[in-house]
Amino acid sequence: MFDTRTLALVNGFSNFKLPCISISSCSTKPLKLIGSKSINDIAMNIFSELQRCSSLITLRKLHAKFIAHGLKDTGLSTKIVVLYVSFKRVDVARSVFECLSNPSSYLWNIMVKGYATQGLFGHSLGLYWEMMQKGLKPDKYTFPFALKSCAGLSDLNMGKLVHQHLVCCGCSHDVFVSAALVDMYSKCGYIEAARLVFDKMSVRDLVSWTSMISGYAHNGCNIETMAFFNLMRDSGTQSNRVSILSVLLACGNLGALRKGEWLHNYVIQTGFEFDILVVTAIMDMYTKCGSLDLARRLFDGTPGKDVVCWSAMIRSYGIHGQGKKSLDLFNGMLKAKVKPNHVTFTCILSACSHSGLLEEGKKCFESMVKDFGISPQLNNYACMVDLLSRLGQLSEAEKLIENMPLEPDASIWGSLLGACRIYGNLDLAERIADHIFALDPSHSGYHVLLSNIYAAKCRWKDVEKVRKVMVRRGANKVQGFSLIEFNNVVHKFGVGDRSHPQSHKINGLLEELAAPMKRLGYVPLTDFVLHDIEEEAKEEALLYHSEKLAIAFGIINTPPGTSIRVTKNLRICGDCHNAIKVISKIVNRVIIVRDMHRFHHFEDGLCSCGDYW
DNA sequence: TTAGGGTTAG
Repeated sequence: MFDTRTLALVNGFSNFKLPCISISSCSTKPLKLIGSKSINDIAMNIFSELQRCSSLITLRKLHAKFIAHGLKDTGLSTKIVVLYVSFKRVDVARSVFECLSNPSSYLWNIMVKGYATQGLFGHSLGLYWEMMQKGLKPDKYTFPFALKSCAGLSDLNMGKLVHQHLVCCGCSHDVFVSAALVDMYSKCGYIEAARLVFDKMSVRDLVSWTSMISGYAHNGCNIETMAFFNLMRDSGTQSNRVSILSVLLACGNLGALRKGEWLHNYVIQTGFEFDILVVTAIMDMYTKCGSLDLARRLFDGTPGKDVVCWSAMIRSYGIHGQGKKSLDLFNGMLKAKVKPNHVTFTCILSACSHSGLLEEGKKCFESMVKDFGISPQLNNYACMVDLLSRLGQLSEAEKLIENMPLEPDASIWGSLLGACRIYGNLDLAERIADHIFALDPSHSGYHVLLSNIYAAKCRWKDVEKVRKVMVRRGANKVQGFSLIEFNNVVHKFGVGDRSHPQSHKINGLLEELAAPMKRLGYVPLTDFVLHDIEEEAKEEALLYHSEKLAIAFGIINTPPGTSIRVTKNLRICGDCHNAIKVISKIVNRVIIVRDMHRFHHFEDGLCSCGDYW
């Protein structure tokens, strides 16, 4: 049976008992007929006008009439509440609702829904609780919105509690409720529970499939997203824009260009090619797969571009290190009379940062408030800190953090720590590390960064100390891996990975390349090996980094002259950056590497980032 | 009366 067993699994209980909740029914109150015929006529007249009401102004007039004639607590109230909610005035709807002596379950549902759809999740759940306390039985119309609110708050505990309630109320087989459960668990990051609920569904409609696919995509389960998209199509369920958006996101994350091109074609066949959301997602996919040209071609051919579409294209140039083009596009956006938002400025400031455009970045940052009335948010400050610190203006960056009107988070200090590694500033690094670890003690990346800084100065005792602190704090180092698509399959390599069937050939090629690489001036950067081991062993450890393995796989399996595209989950390592430059020259290939922050296009011994990254 | 969605720093 689905109900209690799934719930027990989700909650990690071996035995699960249904909680007792008191439930009583409540019927919809009919329109109260008031003794005088004229009042009744007025009520009927208002009711028929409410039926036709299509604007907030008309509703306000009818509401005033309703109050003037003392018609409160009648069936008219229900209609007025519903209309206020539909006009997104849930606050006014609440005031009418509060005047009712015994609102129906239907109206409670409308209010729970009203708050949830307005993003007022706490209010929505507050009403949900109140409803339960009054002994009203939530039903299949209540639970999807109560669950949506739990998802909106990422409140897994509350979500589990609502799951228990809906099992008690006999709603666990409802297809809408189940889809909302899948969505709630995946938005709370508990994708395994989402899958358990999905697997137990006896009937799966389009929304249940898309909830699961979107859940996988937004939890970074890219392979599963693609697999589920195929399973959905195999089951005979027609895909829609939401499932297409999810699969495009996963495809971009994997850097799977061939699959992405197939999806673009699929979008054209299924008639979504003029949907601006889908177009933006395709552009983003092409960008992430390293094909800026295809993204731009699509952008140019799209009419009615909105702020999101423009911002996405601005970001595309930014992460490919073409900051000047981002700025040109920003001007084009203003000429097209599309108003930027704070995300647009995040994209443009980040683009300036990747290209080292200090003055341009400063101007944009100032014009946010001055010309557009947009107050900079944390992300915008983070970009400015990154821009300054990457250019070596560490004290100015520190000043900006100390004087910003918002509370800086660990990641803003983290940008400065990244620059301390580039400029070897150990004093500042040690000073700001305290801020960082106070704000985010278990972030593995900052520990690794600090450890890197010590390692570069051969402070091995401190490297060891940081490692011990990491273990104590449970900050596990994220394992690096690189992906490469070949023949519609994405191949994954970890550092020193020997599990691939072609491992022998791959390692052989890297060993073969070592001598010509050295002849072209490549010197292994052993600073990037974080262990106090012999230099020779360090060089060998560097040779089998995941990005080098993936590139060697690409060289072996693709025809001479074709580009090689690799995606890495962490930042590219400095030694690999040097190595790939010379490899691109030796094998005469364009090698495009996407790391967690940006793209590097290697060609003929050079990188598009100009070694500024 | 019921659901799922495109761009956001490092």
